[in-house]
Amino acid sequence: MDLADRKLKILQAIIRDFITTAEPVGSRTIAKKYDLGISSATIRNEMADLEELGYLQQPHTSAGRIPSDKAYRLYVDQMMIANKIAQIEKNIIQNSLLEKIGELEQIISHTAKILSQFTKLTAMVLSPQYRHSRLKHIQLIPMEGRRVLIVVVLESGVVKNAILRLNEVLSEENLEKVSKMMNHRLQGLTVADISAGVIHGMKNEMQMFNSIIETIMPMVMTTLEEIEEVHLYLDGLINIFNLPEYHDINKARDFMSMLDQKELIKELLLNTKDGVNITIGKENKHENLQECSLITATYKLHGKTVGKIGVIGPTRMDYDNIISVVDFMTGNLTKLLKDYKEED
Amino acid sequence: MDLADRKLKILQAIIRDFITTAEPVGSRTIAKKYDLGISSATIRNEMADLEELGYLQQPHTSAGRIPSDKAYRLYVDQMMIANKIAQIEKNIIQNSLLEKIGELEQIISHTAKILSQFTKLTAMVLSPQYRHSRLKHIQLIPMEGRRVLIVVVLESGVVKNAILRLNEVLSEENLEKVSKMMNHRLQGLTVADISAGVIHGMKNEMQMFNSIIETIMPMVMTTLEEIEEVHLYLDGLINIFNLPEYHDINKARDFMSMLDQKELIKELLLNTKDGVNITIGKENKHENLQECSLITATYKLHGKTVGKIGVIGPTRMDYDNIISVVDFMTGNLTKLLKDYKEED
DNA sequence: ATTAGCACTCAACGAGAGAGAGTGCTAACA
DNA sequence: TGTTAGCACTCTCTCTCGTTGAGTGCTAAT
Repeated sequence: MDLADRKLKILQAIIRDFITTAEPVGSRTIAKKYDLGISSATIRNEMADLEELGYLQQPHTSAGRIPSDKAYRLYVDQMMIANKIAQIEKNIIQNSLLEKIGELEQIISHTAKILSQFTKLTAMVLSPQYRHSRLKHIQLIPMEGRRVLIVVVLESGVVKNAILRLNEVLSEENLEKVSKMMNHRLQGLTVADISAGVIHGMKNEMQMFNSIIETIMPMVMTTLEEIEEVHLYLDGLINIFNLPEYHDINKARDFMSMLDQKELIKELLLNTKDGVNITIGKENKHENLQECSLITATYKLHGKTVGKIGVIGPTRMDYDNIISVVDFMTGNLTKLLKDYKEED
Repeated sequence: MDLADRKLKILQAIIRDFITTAEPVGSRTIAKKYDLGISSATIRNEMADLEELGYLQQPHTSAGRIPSDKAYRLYVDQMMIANKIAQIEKNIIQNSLLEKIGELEQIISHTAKILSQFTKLTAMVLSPQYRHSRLKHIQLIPMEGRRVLIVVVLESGVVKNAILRLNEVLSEENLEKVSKMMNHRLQGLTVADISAGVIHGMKNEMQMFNSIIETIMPMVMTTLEEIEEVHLYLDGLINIFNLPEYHDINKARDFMSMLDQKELIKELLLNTKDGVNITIGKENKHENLQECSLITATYKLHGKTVGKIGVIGPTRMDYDNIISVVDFMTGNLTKLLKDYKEED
């Protein structure tokens, strides 16, 4: 499967050229622009070989050649220079990220924005996946009338709250009691653990507050379920308008429609392995992605819970650069979240 | 300024035709399709008059005519039939809205989705504007170590929380004390009211907890400020791909870029008057909107706080229908939020 | 006042010519 | 035997130009 050194060099030159120009590459272009020390005729012969081997394709007889998915795969696996981003660029990214420290979701959406700015492609970021979050603390706070503010804190540090209206007025004292009991019974449980049995046990312990327990528990369950849901942030959708492959309105529409199917994209991202993933063209199972490449990576929060970030663009993308940026951004995001959440 | 009845009828026919076909309308088309009982030659004469009066435009000599902004304005003000939506459609909208009851922000974003679906245009929804929200309740809840969960409740019913790390460990008892004092001092204040003097007063009252007050207060301020921020939800961006006016990739790009400037859109929506607003073409001050029309409306929450919903599309839009849908949706949303927030 | 008729205008479409980029093949060369 | 110069060939792209057709404005008849 090893290609002769010269073939590799030619292929590399073609890929590089096509990535920047988006035009089929001819033998003369290679001979002139890239100093390989061989004539265009020789390159022509090699190109014919490379086409036979499946690395190149010809849109039509009298056109130059374009790389196939197979060629990009070879490029990414063997020919790419691990393009370390310049320190200056690193600083810029870092500073942009730090610029908007706020709530977690704000950081995430801002990450998507920066990622799309630096790759000039469409960025996707998935919020952390709190699978099987355990309950850490429930607090009931009396408000006016029969209203109660309920605050649910999870081990992962996420807090949610809601205002409930009870069927009866409850003294602050009694509310405290119920609160204590609930904490005792529910601490450490996940949504899956909270069976009818558990609720039954609670009711037995405090028979006089049955109706209150019945009002509060669904809210607790919903909260746990809501937190397990991941959110998808997209940015830089309009970047594709600058790419010649999307100058056809139908292509642009199809691309946007695909990204509109958020559930599909979520699944796509969730099904990637840890670390940096590169999926090129037809390697994607989904039909509308066959002309796209995906670069995804995993960031961490609390060691356990993870989120995904990724970039999507045409197979003709600047892999060196984009992979570096995605890689650097995940590292940075992980670090940022660590500082942010685990201050002591 | 009154146009002869016949001129009005012809103009109406031209507008209706152009709205559905997007093609310049010729005199013969009007004579054939719309039963006005006059010949195409007569219509031709009238059309020449209408052009002179500024209601029609000719892309080029041998083409039909298209309505001007002035014509649409006349249409909207005088010729439109208040197209009551069919009960069936009302039911569908109502059911779709009820389908996703959840948190406020969820309802809002879902509203945007439905609005874009029913208008086949791009929908914009602004979350309620809690201007000058007053503080109602602050609660400090001890967590492990030096961490404290702080919950801020506003009069408008919004709740926010965050986890803070204090500089020292505080007993539950002391935390309670600080909490009580803060409630007493801050209740009913807005972010503008909380001056250095107020904070100074708090510090004087409880000198031993100065550093704690200093840690907590910025968070309270931030919370108040954050809540005052409105959020913009867009949906149906890809709908414009189905409109012939955006088959040109540059037009589509410009449109999307404009909607990408969220701050601009927010301002645009905030600057509308109460009730239904219609802005046609050049009536819009913003340059990129000169070929678009905007239909916006106001929904209410708690009587006072308000949010905006709107639709944006080409000046050639089905005003009758879209205005009805926007109008119906605001009414519905206001009602839905009333049921949702003020249950007792 | 309305309408039929007609000359005129102009975008849109399609055919055809020419240019240009690129190829594959052949023959000469080191 | 591998490399290269040369050349005929292919095919897209662009430009031009005539044709078509929709639509107009004007005039003269009703």
